[in-house]
Amino acid sequence: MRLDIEALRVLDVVIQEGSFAKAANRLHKAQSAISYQIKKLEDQLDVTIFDRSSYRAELTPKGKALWIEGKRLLEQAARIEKLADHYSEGWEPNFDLVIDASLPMEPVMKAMKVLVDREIPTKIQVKVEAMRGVQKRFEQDQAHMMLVKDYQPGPHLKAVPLPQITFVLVAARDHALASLHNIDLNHLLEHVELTIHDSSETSTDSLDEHQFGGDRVFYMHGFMSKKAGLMMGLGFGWMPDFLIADELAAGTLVELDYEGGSRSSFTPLLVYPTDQPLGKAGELILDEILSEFEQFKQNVQ
Amino acid sequence: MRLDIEALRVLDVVIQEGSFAKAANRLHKAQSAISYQIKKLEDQLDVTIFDRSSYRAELTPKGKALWIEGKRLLEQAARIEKLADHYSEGWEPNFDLVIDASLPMEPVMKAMKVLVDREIPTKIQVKVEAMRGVQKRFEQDQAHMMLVKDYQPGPHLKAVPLPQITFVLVAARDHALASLHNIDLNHLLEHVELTIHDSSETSTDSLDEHQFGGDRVFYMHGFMSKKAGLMMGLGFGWMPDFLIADELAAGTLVELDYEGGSRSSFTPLLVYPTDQPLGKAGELILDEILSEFEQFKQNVQ
DNA sequence: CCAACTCCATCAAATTTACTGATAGTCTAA
DNA sequence: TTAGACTATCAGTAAATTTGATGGAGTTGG
Repeated sequence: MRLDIEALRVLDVVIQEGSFAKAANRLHKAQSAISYQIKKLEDQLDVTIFDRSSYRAELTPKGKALWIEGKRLLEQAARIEKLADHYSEGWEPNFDLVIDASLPMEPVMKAMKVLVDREIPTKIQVKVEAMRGVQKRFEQDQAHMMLVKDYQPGPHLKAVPLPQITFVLVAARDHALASLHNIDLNHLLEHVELTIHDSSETSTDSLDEHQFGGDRVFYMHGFMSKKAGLMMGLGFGWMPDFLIADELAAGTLVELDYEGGSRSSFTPLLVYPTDQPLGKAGELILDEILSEFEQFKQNVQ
Repeated sequence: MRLDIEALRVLDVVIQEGSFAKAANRLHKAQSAISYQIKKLEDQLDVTIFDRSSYRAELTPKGKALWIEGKRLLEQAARIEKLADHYSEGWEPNFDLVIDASLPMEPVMKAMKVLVDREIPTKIQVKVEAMRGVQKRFEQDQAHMMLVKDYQPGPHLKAVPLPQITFVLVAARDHALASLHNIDLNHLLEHVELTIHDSSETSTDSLDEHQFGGDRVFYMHGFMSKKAGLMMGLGFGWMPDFLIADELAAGTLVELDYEGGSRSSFTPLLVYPTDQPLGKAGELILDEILSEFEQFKQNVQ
């Protein structure tokens, strides 16, 4: 027979109430049950917790030290029970969200902050991937939601559209392509293209729509470094309009006059499986991301 | 019926072993006992911990999250049992040591460091008081040991002597008293005396042996500030020789030619009650302080 | 100083909880 | 397809906890 929680609960109440009898009363138990539990605890731990030599049972220093540790255990027990309660109320234990690196992070982060501030019991994990890597990770990790530009539809996948995002094909002001007109694809391929590194291992299969497939392609690790590369005149590439609005206005980055079109718009999609209903956290995340994206779009335009 | 530790212990073993049957084997229990405990836990928490739809019982995400929290609880339970074991081995839950501020702190602190490094289970508390305040706090707090210059003997107090310490009556080089010879008490009383503030409230009764009782006495809060006051020429006062050895050698502080004697030696005493034997920590502290004081004395001389 | 009260320990009996051993149904692997 | 591994369930049993009663001891307030 080992240490059990009930005995610690009794100990705690006895100390709070000041006597075995009062504790028995508060716990709606017979006084002998309290004596039994305390005695059991003392036997188990082989420590004298109460000094019975005087009228009132007095807590010994060892008893007090054990009580303090015991309270910690009770707190942890309460935490576990509370966690289980949350689950019963419809909260998921955790929620994994995979997002496409080419999408703006700001609204996602704002949405996450709202969730964190609410101190919800669900542990949220956000994983950023690029291109094909997004859905790959979504499936591999059995994530609960993904935020993508595009996806391979499945029988149990539902997609919620977010406000449209526009990509612009740009280069630095002093880049060779900047001053040309009606550029054709071959012309483009003579120059270095900057693109985002695809974290999917099977990315050799096909090219992303925003990748031309020239000989010299520089893979960057994110849009911030891609933007830096563009600004340096390292090459040309597609950038979300909201990330380079200032530079386009200032003229430091120039929209290329590509014959295939220098703008490409798409609608980010919030995709999640329908075979299992979203929990409370999932619903909240869905709502928050939707709301934050709408706000974001408004701030940009 | 509430959450109990045993069920969490079983859960942990089941997950470690990978099946109910193996867990039963390891715990030397029937397999049905494992089923029973897990089912009980699930009923208590109202959470499906294992998914039995497939051949092997599979841990659900909620089950995993609860398991992780449960392990923390088990750790805390183990901590409590270990603590109780330590008590059974003779360790005290805590040890309060009161020391006289006029004694050198260095060897005490070194001794404490040794104890801390050993990671003993006893929580040690050191309280620094001055003069009568030392024994007062020792008695008030029912401390386990005090380190004093002098004490009021009692029926259940034992004192262990430490190496002798010497106090010197000094003033700054440019202080009026510094250049005088064969100074008498009245002469002394014309000047400001620096002394340590007595933390005992009943200190009005009598004067400490190292306090002359002149009209102008400055009470300092410790020897370091007292030394600073002496150096500034604020007044004269008694200082432990080991704290001003450098200044005496350099001549910035001067030993006064007081007719009552400019040096006063005493033997610090380690006092503790004999009605209850010292625990392991007490024995260790006794040994360490003794040893550190002997070392200290050697380093000074 | 006494009577009434509160404190806690202890005991037998009752109740609840935990476990065993057996059985059955399902799944896996050879 | 068969042997083996897996878990659920059930009845019976063992162990634990609780109750209610009792008693001794200390406290409190006339």
